[in-house]
Amino acid sequence: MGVTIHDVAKRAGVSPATVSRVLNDRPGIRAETRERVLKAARELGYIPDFSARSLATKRTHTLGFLVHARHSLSSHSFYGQVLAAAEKEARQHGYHLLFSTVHDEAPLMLEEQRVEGLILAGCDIPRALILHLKHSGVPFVLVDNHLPGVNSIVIDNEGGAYEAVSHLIRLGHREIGFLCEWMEDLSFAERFAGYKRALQDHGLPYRPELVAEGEPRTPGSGYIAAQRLLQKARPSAVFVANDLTAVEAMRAFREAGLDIPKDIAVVGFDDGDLAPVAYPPLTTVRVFRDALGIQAVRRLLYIIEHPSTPPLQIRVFTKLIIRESCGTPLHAQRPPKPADAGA
Amino acid sequence: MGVTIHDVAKRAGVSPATVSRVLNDRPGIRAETRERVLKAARELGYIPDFSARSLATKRTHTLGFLVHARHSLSSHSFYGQVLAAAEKEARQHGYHLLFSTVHDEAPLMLEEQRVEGLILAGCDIPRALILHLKHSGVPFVLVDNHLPGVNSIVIDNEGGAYEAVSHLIRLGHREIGFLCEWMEDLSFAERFAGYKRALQDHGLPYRPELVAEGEPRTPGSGYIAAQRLLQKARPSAVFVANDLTAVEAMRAFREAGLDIPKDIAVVGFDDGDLAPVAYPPLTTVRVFRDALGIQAVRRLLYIIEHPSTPPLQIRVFTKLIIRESCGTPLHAQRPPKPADAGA
DNA sequence: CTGTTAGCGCATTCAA
DNA sequence: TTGAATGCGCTAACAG
Repeated sequence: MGVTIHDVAKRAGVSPATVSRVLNDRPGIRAETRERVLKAARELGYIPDFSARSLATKRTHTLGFLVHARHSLSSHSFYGQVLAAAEKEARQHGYHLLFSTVHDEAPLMLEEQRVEGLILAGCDIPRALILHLKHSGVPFVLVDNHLPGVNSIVIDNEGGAYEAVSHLIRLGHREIGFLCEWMEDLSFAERFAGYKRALQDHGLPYRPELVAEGEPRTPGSGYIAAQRLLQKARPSAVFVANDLTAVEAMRAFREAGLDIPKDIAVVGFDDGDLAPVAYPPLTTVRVFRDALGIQAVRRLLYIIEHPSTPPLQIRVFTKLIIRESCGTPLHAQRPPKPADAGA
Repeated sequence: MGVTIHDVAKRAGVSPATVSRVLNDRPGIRAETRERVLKAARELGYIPDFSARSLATKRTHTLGFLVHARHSLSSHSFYGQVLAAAEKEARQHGYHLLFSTVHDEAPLMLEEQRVEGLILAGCDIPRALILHLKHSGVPFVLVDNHLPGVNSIVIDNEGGAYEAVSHLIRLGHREIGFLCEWMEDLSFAERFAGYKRALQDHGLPYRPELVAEGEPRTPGSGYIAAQRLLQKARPSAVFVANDLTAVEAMRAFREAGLDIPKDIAVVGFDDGDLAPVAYPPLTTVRVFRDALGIQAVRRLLYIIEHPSTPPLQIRVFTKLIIRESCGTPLHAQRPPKPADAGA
């Protein structure tokens, strides 16, 4: 422990500077010398000291990965996978990932010069922080979030929702509800937009009584949203803005005596761990978490190398995964205009 | 950007060394000087450079957090929460967390001297790696895993399982099955041991035909395990070694025409996101993920400060969370010795 | 109590 | 093509 560039130099019979050159692939080294240095380094098990190199080069080969503290709790499985994918991609480029939950102030890791750039995951990163970062010129990219003029990797929320709702329409549904935890969330708002556009494109009216929210960030929010919906209307299908909310809503539907998908079809969004094991298995929109993580790292590294590159928004498309909760075409099983079904 | 200790020194009218002393709370500084330096530092917005400090002190104030790559996939929500809790705890002690998936070789972050110690989460960390680390004297602690003579934070798998099975027995069950993905997993093996001890302590025989495994690390492993069980026996209750497997098993039971919990009671283990939204809501053993993360960090920091402290195993107890999948006492609803129920 | 000197390990001038 | 000297920003040993 502690073999330095000097040790290698001595063993190879050259100067430390030469060793440094060889190890950094600098030009102007005789092939023979090069081999000798490499051999010595290998034999000694030399590994460059990270701090020393950082100090000399001003580069840490480290990226910060930040998520909002709230997400550590519930839907962390989502960002956990993004994180894991990002780490893998970063490692392949010789980078490491410093993980942190985000707070209101500028991240310390940045000011201490620990990281060369930041990945900010989730749409509840404080706006002020993002603007501060943008202003200060630090390389960073948003994931599952966006802002004009800022680099971001986004989910095709609108398109995914559109596809999901279109599928329900194709199955014969005409009264399709929309459920979410709360509309303030950027992702949910975009999914809501996709829902409305799908209705419109298929000539169906948008009816506010088919839309319900739960309580922001409350466990069982989907359960509440579903109950609220049932008090106003009795759609034959609902599109729910995320899987967890969908599963909670299904519970409320069952308790109201409705069978899924016979009495009410359900489609979610995310396709996380939950969806395949839900009862019934949830038809949902798959979000490619790995792609989010990989693209975020690639984009960030590119920005670091090319600081003046104009900001980009990269959209990761989704895929509708059909399971059982959305049922089959309605034609055979019920009349075109159902009045009132269960309870 | 780039205000150094020299700038602060000049502004305060002292030497850089004095600034360093003040900033590091070294004794032997006149109060007045101290104030002057602090003021200058504040006014200049001075923040110490991480690399320079690390190089001089050989301390990075960084901990590595490693999980096996496999866990990034499925049960990551589990380690994600451990990670988030660990990060929070670390931050409160002025430490950062470097996240990585683990591979066979010694982690690069260690050899580059990036981290002062390691947290290894999960019981599928290569044995050879652990032994290598132990041999090389690096401070590290295992989470949800253990080995003789090695610092670890463990879940009370045996006790949690014992409590779960005892509860089923108290409810009147006499034929209780055990299901898991595979026995090779250390955690599952311990939960199995708890299952057997509970049977024994309550005077019930251990019957191998009531035990079934699925396929290692296969999606739907619990489904398979449940099917295998049903071909051999028809217990009135099952204890399943983790929630995901339990939920999959419940699906198989339902498809076999069994009602949960009426025909078969189910208890899981983990109490992750899945349990409360499962159908029916899953009775399970809660694992306190936050505690695992917090204790891991505290223990690791202690080891770093006191290298010769003898290794410890810290056991985090569990808590049985009763929901609906385990049902109510049997007395009222069925005869003491049921022969064969559904099918 | 405080300033001066000397590295930490590496990369990068400038000479040779 | 290579070596010697210098500095990155900070801490620590030694004076004073």
